[in-house]
Amino acid sequence: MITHSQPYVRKDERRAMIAQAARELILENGYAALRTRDVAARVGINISTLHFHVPSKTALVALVAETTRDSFLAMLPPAPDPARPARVQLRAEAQAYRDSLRDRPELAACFMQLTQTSGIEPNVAAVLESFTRGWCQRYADILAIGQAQEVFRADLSPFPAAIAMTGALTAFGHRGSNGLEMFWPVFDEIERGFLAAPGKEESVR
Amino acid sequence: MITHSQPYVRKDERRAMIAQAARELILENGYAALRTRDVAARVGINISTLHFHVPSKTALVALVAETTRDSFLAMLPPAPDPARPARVQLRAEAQAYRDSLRDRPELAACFMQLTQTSGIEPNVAAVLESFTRGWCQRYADILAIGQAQEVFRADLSPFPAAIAMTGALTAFGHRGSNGLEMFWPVFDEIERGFLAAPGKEESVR
DNA sequence: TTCAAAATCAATCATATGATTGATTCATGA
DNA sequence: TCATGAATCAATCATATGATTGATTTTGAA
Repeated sequence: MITHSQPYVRKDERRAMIAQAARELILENGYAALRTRDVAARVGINISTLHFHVPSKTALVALVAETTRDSFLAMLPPAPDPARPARVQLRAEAQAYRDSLRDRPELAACFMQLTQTSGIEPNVAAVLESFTRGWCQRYADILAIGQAQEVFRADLSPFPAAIAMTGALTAFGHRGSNGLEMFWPVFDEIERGFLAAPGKEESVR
Repeated sequence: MITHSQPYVRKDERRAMIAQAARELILENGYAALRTRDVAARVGINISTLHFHVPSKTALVALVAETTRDSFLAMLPPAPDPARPARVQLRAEAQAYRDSLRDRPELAACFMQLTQTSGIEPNVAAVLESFTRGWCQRYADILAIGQAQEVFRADLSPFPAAIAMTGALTAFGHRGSNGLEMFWPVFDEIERGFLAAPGKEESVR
């Protein structure tokens, strides 16, 4: 018989292990191929043990959504601050996201794939949408701060601009996307479009 | 007994009906919930008739990918033309995509969802990726044309800019996205960032 | 040490799901 | 007309899959 690598783990920790295994499987095979048996096997527990900790597949998906959101939130830089340079904050925001793509690729992948369930799992959709809205709002806030600092164009519309930035960066979270080598070129290009025309009494940085 | 609404249809037409039904179901329930039985039921045919026309689920997914690509290609405006105004061409490109989101929402939805199967269906991934690359290239070409016409910034990098534009617009193809009311504000905001500084002799070196 | 609660497992159930088989119905050219 | 192939269907198979049941092992407080 197989010796369990992690026997008799506390419920909270076991649930975290289950969520992580599910995220990895979603990253590797896609949400459509997610099977409760495969999750249990990756954790190294019996299928009924999985059901003891997470009662149903619906609950598993909800758990994955919530913990993915929490992991993303934990990686965010400090909240937008009118007292700090906007370009520094904007770049820090993008850097945190890029780091997550490099270090925790399963997070963005799960985020993408769980949108598949939007039509049939409203609670999951709510988790994802509220995070997306909050994430976009951070960019909008930074852009507005940058306008006050006269770093960004006065005619910039922060919210559409934030949707554009987050939408463009989100494309790098897809599985089929060609790596991250275009991440900063794309960011730089968008940011350049946001900058105020140089030459006045403006002070960069 | 149920009277069949479409009895004895030719193979090509039947395959087109099957592909369309599959697309609609993917739009409604997500790729993960796609079942061959449901596709057959929506077409109004027996499950074995579906297998007669499309031998396996893998073949069905490939069919959906190819016909979705073809439908998208059919909606594209004329190819980029150095002789025509770049901003007009750029807007026409976005307009065609926006029209597709309004009139054929299942196309973008399928594109999204099938992209997520990249890891396990390489042939499908190839179809989608080649289209994505071609689509992005059209934007890059238009942007380069616009630079030659001195409509867009001389320091614009067409390819990163094209990735940014297509990535931002792609976000509107998601199911959970908040409708299309922000489509043109987002497009306008990005385009504004691409424009050359207005008329006054901005070539101050 | 004891024992109740927590955690785990083997076995199994009920249904879902992709696919097949063989008969049947329709279309069409000779 | 009628023979042939194309298209369709009812019935069924083999396996996958989410979930349950009841027994077993471990933990930790008294």
